[in-house]
Order: sequence, then structure tokens, then C-alpha cells
Amino acid sequence: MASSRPGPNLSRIATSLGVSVATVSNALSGKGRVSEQLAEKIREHAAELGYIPSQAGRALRTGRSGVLGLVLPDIANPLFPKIAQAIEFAAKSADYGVLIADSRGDVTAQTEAINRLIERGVDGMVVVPRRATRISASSCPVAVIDTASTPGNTVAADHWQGGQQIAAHLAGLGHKRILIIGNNPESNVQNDRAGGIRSGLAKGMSSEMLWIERLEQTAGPGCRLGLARKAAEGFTAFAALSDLQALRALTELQQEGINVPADVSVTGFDDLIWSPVVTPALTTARMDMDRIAEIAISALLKTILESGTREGVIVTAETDRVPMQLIVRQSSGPARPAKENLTDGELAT
Amino acid sequence: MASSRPGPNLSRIATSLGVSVATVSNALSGKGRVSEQLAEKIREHAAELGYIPSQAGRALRTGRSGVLGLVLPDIANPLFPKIAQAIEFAAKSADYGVLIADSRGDVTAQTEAINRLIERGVDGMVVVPRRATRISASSCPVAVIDTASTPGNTVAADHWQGGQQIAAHLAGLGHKRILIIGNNPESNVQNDRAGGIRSGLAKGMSSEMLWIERLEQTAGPGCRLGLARKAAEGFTAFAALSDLQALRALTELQQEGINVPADVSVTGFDDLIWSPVVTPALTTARMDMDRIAEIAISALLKTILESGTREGVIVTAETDRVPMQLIVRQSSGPARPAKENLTDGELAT
DNA sequence: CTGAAAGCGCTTACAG
DNA sequence: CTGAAAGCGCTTACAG
Repeated sequence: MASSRPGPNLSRIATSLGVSVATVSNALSGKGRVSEQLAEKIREHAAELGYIPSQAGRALRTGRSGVLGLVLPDIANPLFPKIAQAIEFAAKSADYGVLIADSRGDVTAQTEAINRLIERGVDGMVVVPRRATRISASSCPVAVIDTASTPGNTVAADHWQGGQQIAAHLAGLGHKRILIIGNNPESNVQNDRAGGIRSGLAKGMSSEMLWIERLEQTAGPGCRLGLARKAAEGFTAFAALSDLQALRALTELQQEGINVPADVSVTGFDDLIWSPVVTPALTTARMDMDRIAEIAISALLKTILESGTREGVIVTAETDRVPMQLIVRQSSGPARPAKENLTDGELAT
Repeated sequence: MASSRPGPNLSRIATSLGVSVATVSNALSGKGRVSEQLAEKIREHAAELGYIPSQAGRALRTGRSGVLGLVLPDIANPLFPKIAQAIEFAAKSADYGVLIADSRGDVTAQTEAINRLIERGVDGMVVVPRRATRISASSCPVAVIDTASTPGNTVAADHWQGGQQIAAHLAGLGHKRILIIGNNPESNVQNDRAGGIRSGLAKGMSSEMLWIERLEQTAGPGCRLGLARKAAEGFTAFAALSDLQALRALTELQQEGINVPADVSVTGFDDLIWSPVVTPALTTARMDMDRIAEIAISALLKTILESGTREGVIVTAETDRVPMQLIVRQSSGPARPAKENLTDGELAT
């Protein structure tokens, strides 16, 4: 005997009302082949009994589970909450559930995570791929969120444009020498952001790149980044490619007795949870995750609903990049006149 | 016509092998009522065809979906990644999927989230409740992760003991006056942590409580916490009840030119992503989320597998509190001799 | 050891 | 407008 569900089913409603299950089904689904009078009576009775449709029955019959998968490279990434929240919200609005899968670890784990979701019968999935992973079409529609310059990307923040906004902001404040601080040189997202910054520098501005992972390979994990020296060399702006790196830079500078933003400016990306909380609050460029999620989900659902059979395709959206928004807070300010000028100023006093 | 699934089903394997579906089912489920020889042949053929069992069919027949729900008060909470990762891992190990539900917003949203999961047919769920929410038994087993002093809690970190560890650590470093920094006075977790700290203070130590939310009600959100003044008053240790508050304290102190840990110590809770990254790295007390998740999931599954019918109960575990682990990093150090003593010392020189 | 059959709850052509 | 029937894919008593 199958373990029985607690609540009533269509058949119980039907017999108790003296009608057929087909009619009850039609009435509740509102497909309209039932007289409004009867339909109303059925809906009322169903509500009264606390009827909850069986997803299993429906899924078996329709071939659709009503569930989407969300594959993340590493849930521990602080970006995850925003993504998950946005995806869950977009899915919920379309009456879909979201099954999470973490592919922490290598690419193999990512493939396994995807397979597990398929075994669970998801109708489609949203994948935020690991660095440099190419998502191959599997056996359900897939939306990829990475960066527009990654082939096969469905939709993402316009990281390049975000970088340009940071550059324009720093240019406007009079900064000349920018240290760009990234974590991993293989990240498409970070490279796009860095490229955007460089491309947005005004005349007379220059930049240098610092990859933390490379530094740590020689100096050990958790090492100082040597930012005080960089400041002494004349860098006045530290543009991190993520708020986590920005936080690292900010606290290192503060610890070295360098005042932010009086002495130097620090900026980040992503507007993570702590950005408005630290002192000074972080200037950062924020992704519009709600919009990205909305686009990804609607592209996904369009494909799911159109294709009768469950084809494995990477879906595309009309808009594949969503502008980032610059959020100016206290961690960035006007560039102090460089040493030489300061001297001039003092002479002039 | 129901939209057909792409892959083969039991019936296809059966006919292609000239046996019955029942035998194929038995062979694949390994229930052993099939000769090993035939079973092997069937397994081989199934693998060859790339057979993936239909969750829908199985769920409809067995009354179990193989999916658990995870209800979070607010996915944006930085603790979420750790919880989600741990729960997903524990569930995956038991061959269950995890459906997420965010109850951001009020208590109503939490109830709705729970209902939505039930409609999706979860076999059980893990709930991390909103502050001061009492989870009432719904129509499936529920495991609650909050704090041991919350009635109806299934399992949680021993926040009180975590607080005691922090207190012992600060006592050992010679600190006398501790400022405990919390966010919300209604949080059970924060109250337990604060209580633990107070109860763990050694002779001659004293503490004062600072609730940020209260301060912000008058001084506005994002206001300074006035920690420099507290330091001047003689507080040498700032024990935040979460790493987010610890980060806020740390950066405010640094901005005010107070050196951590040379002048004062800062500690946090939860070992969040940035704790090892900031300078100085944060001393913190970490929850063993893996163990908590394991206990919650296994208690949940035990109830699910035992109860034939899907009763709505809050499950209990033998162990309801898991010790926290103190992680000592550079943000805490020996208390500097207080002013009076310093003078003595100078006289003695 | 193996198979025929029932049935989980639903939706959807089809017939009336 | 309403109903009888088939069937989605699976598991599980039951019979042989």
C-alpha cells in the first residue's frame, strides 16, 4: 500500500459533490469548460476541504515538475544570497520551486550537480558556472549567468560597463594612478571588470593590476598586499574587483594608518552585505540581480513552455547584459593633491 | 498526450529484455527478489540506455517526493551560505534534494513559504525561524534550527557556550571591561551569546551591552557606535555578537585611529567569509554547521521514514546543542595595562 | 525466482 | 456543459 497523503484528492471532492473528477479538475484549473455556477461550488468545496493538488500526480501526467534547479559554483561565495534570493523570487512569481545544487570543488562536481538536478526532474535550470567552465547542453533547458563575454551566456550584469563607471567616478574625483585589485586572473567576470576600468580611464590616468592569488602563491595566504607602499608610490585609488577584496584593502590600509578616503580612495563591486556597514562605507558597483534573475527565468520558462519535449539547450534572452549601478559612499573621495603639489601649497601659505 | 520524457522507462527496458517491469524494478532497486544473474543483465542494460528513474512516478506511487524544504528568515543574511551548503550536503548524502524558500519580510511570509513547500510536496523541512517566531506543526515533519533556549528547537549551536568561550578568551588576555555589541535585543541567538559572555566573565571583569538597533533608532542608520569614547572610558575589548557587527566595530575603531589589537581587542561570532580576510583577521566563535545540519537532517529523515503518514511534528534529536569552536586570530590580543598601571610602570622604570 | 495486475492523483482527448 | 476512460512511470502485494 502506498503511504497515503493526508489531504483530500480530486476523487474525494468529486464523489462528495456527485460530479466527475474530470469536472473537478477542469473547474479548479479554470480551463473554463465548466459552468461558472458549478465551478464556483467546486472551488468552494475544495477550499473547505483544504485541497492541495498533488504535484506528483500532476508531474507524472504532464511531464513537468514545476521545479527549476539553481547550480552555484560555491554557495560560500558571498554573492550567493543575492542570486538565490533573486532567482527564488522570480521563480516563485511564476509558480516554480527552486532546487539548489552546490558544485563546490572541481568541474566534476558541477557536472554531478547538474545530473542530480536532472534526475530530480527539474524542468530547467539556472547555472552560475565555475571559472572557465563551458556548460554543455544537457537534457533540459539551461540559463547561464556569467558575463556577456563568456560564450553561451544567457544574461549577466554588464561587468565591463560597471568597470567603466568605477573609472569615471575615480576620474571625476581627480585620481591619476589606480591600483586594480583582483583575486583570480582566470575569472571572466573579474577580467571584464578590470578591462572596463582600464577602458574608462581618462587622459593622464594610469592603472596597475594586482592579482591576490598570484601574490599569495609566493607570500602565503592571508599575506599583506603591500598597499601602504603602493600609496607611498603615488597610487591614490584602489579599485577592487569585488567587495571582499575591497574590504581586505580597506582594512589593510587602515591598519597601516592610512586614512580612507582622506589619503586614498577604495572602491569595490557587488554591494555585498557589509558594504554599507563598514567605516567608511564602501563605494561599489551593484548588479541588478532582480532584473538578471527575471530575464533568466523568463527566458528559461519561455523555452520550457514552447518546447514540447525536454530539449537540452542553452536559452537566450533579448537582453544579455544588464547595466550595473554605481553606489557612491564614503570610501571614495577627491584625490589629495600629490606630494609635489602639497609642497607648493605649503609654500604658498 | 502527455509530453513525453526523453529517456527510456522501466517498460522500455523490460520489453527490450523480454522480462516484466516488476522484475526490472526489483532488479534496479536491489531488493533482491531477482537472480543475481538477471539483475546484473538488467542493470547493465539500464545503464546502457541511460535510464533515469522518474521521480514523479516514484513519488506518486510511494507518496514521498525525495525533497526537503529549507526555510530561511532572510537569504540575505550572511549566515545563509553556510547553512544552505551544510543542509544541501547532508541532504544530498541521504539522496534528498533541497528546495529553498525565503521568508524575507514578516511572519506572514514565513507561513506562506512553508505552505508553498508543502504544496510542492516536500517530505519534511528545515526551518531557521525569524526572531521570536514559534513554528507550529504543519503537515510534514519539521526540524527547527535556532537556539537551544527557544522552545521547540531541534538542534542548534550552543550559543551560550560560545559566549563563554569568548569570555574565557578575553579573560585570559587580561581584559577587564568588555563592551558587548549586539544588533537586535529580540534575537534569541544574540541574547544567548550575550548571556554566555556575561556568565563567563572572571572575577573583576565587567561588561556593558550596546544594541545597535536601539542606537540607530535615535542616531539614524549607519551611525557611528561611539566606540572611540568607550575605549577612552576604559573598555579594552569589544565582543560583537556577530561578525557583521564585529566588522563594523573594527573599521570604526581603525578609522578613529585606534589600533586593533594593540589598543583594544575585537571579537565576533560565526566565522563569516571575511573574518580571515580583514586586517587584523577576526577572532570569532564558529558554529559547526556541518554537524548541526547532519543532526537536523538525520532527525528529520528518521521521522519521515518511521511515520507512515505525513504527520506534522517538530522533530527532536538526542543532541540539541552543538559546541561552538573558538578561532583565535589577530584581532584579539593581551589587554594593555590600564592607564593607572602604565603610570606605575613608568615610575618604576 | 518471475510476472500480471492494481493503483498512487492527475489531465486530457474523446464521447455524449 | 459534463463524464467515462486512458495513461503518465513507478512499486508492491499477490499469485504462480
